[in-house]
Amino acid sequence: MSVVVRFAPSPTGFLHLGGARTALFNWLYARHCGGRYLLRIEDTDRARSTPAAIEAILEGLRWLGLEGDEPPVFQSTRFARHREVAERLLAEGKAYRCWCTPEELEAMRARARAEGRPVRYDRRCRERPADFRRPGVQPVVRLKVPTEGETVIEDLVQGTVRIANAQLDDMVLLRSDGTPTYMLSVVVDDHDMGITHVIRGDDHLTNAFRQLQLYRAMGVEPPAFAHIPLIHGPDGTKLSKRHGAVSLLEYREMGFLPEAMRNYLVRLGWSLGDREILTTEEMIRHFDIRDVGRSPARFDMDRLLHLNAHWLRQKPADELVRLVEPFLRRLGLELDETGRRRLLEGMAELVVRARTLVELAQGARIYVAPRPLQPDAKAMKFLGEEQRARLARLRAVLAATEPWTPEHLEEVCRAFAAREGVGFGKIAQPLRAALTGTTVSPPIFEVMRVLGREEVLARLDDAVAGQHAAAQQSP
RNA sequence: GUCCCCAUCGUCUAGUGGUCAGGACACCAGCCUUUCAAGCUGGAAACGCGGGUUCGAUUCCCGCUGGGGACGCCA
Repeated sequence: MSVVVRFAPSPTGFLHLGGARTALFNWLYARHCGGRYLLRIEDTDRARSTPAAIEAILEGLRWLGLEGDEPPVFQSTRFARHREVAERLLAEGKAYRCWCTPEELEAMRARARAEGRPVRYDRRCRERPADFRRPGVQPVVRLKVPTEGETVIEDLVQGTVRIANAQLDDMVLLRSDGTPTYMLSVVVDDHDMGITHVIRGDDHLTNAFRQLQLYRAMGVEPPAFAHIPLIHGPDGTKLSKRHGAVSLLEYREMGFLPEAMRNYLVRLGWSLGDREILTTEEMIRHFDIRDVGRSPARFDMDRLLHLNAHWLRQKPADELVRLVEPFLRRLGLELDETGRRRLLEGMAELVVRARTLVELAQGARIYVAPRPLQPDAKAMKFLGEEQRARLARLRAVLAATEPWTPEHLEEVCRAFAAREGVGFGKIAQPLRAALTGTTVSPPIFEVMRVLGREEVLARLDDAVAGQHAAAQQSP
C-alpha cells in the first residue's frame, strides 16, 4: 500500500516551529516511502481563520521546502460532505441530537470539576425520543461512543496506548448552526483523501481515541497513527510566544537557512547514531517515523545557531552574496558593483565569523558602507592624535608598496612597526579602526587585499584628517 | 481533579542484562594569533528515587517523585 500523509495546519495563526517539524516529519516519511505528502488547511473555524494566516503558513512551508505534492485542500469547501456523514450516522442511530445549551454544559463541567469527577458530558440527551424538541434550542449532533470496554491504539511512535471507553466523551459532530466540528472534519477528510498515516503532535493523542470511534461508526478502516512529542520551550513547557520567536518565518528574518532549520528540527526526537550534521538527502534515506523518540525536546537556540553557522559555510560565495543582500538593505546598505565584488572576494573570511545572515550582513558592512566610515566608540579609541600621525606615516609607505598582497603588506607593516619602535599590535588595531571603523574584523591584510590600494589609502586619509569624528558628529 | 505520555551530562541525543556510559551544542583551560572568529588539544558534566527479577541492572517489571499533554458547539 502506498503511503499518503498530510500536514493539516489550522490557519488561526502563523506556522509554528512545532508545526514545521510535524510537516517535516510527514514530508520525510512520504519521501522515504515514495509516497505522497498533502496539505490541508483546517479552516472549519471560519471566524478565526484568515487569508493572511493561510498565506503566511504556505509561505513558511515553501521556504522550508515542504510544499505539498498537490494544491492544498481547504476543509471549509467540504462542509456538505461532512454534514452528509453526520446525517447518515444520525439516520443509522450512531449519533443523536443533543439539546443541552452551552450554559448547561459549562455548569455541568464546573460541577464535575468541583466534585473532582472526570469532566465530561453526561449523555443526558442520548436516549431521548427521536421527536424530542426543546423550544428555542438548536441541537448539536453527538456521536454515540461505547461506554464500556476499551479503545486501543497501536501508535507508531507511542506504542500501544489504551484507554477505557468510559473516559471517552460523546463528542459533538455538528454544531447547532449545522457546521461540522474539527473532530468530524479530520476524520472524513483523512478518509476521503486516502490518508494512510496520520503524523501529528502528541497533543492530539487523546483525540485519536475519539476519532477511532468515529472511524468505526462510519464503518471505515482507520489510518495508522504516529503522535510525535511536542517541542518545548527552554523551560520545559509547551513552546509559545512567551519563549520568544515561535513563528517559522521569524527564523527566516533572523537569518537562518532552511537547510539548517531542517537539520535542527529533524534531530529533535530523531537521530542517526552520532550524526549531527545531516543533508536532506540523508534524512530522506534514513528517516522512519518508527524511530522517533517519545520524550519531548526543549528548544535550544545555541544549537540552532551552530548548525546554521555550519550550513552557511557550505554555501558558495556568490550565493551568500545573494542571500545577504536583503539583510544589508535592512541596514540601509545597497550593493553596487564594487560592494558586490568586494563581498565575493572577502566572503570566505566573512562567513566564518557569522552564524546567521544577520551577523553576516553586520560583518559585511566594512566592505559595503560608504566613505567616510563612522567608527564605533571602541574604534575611536584607536584613532587618537598620536595614532593618526603614525597612520599618516604608514600611509606614505603603503602608497608605494608593491606587490599589494597580504603577505607582502604584512612584511611591510611589521618592518614599519619596528622602525616606529612599537609592537605590531600598536599598528594593527589603529589600522583596523581606520580601515573598517570597528575593532573586530577579518585579518587586516585580508581586508586590505579586498579593499585594494586606492580604497585603503582613501580610508586612511579620512582617518588621518579626522573625518571620522566629523562624520560622527553630523549624521 | 480525571485520563494519557515522558524520564541518560545544563541542552539535543547514542547505547547495552556485564561499556572507562559515547557524540554534539553550550561551558572552562591551553595552543594558534594583528582583533574577532574558525581550527586543534585537553577538562568538567548524566543513567531522578525506592523496591523487585537476575550471578549482575542505566537497560526488564512495579511504585514514588518530577515534568509534560489532553479534558470546548477551538483546531
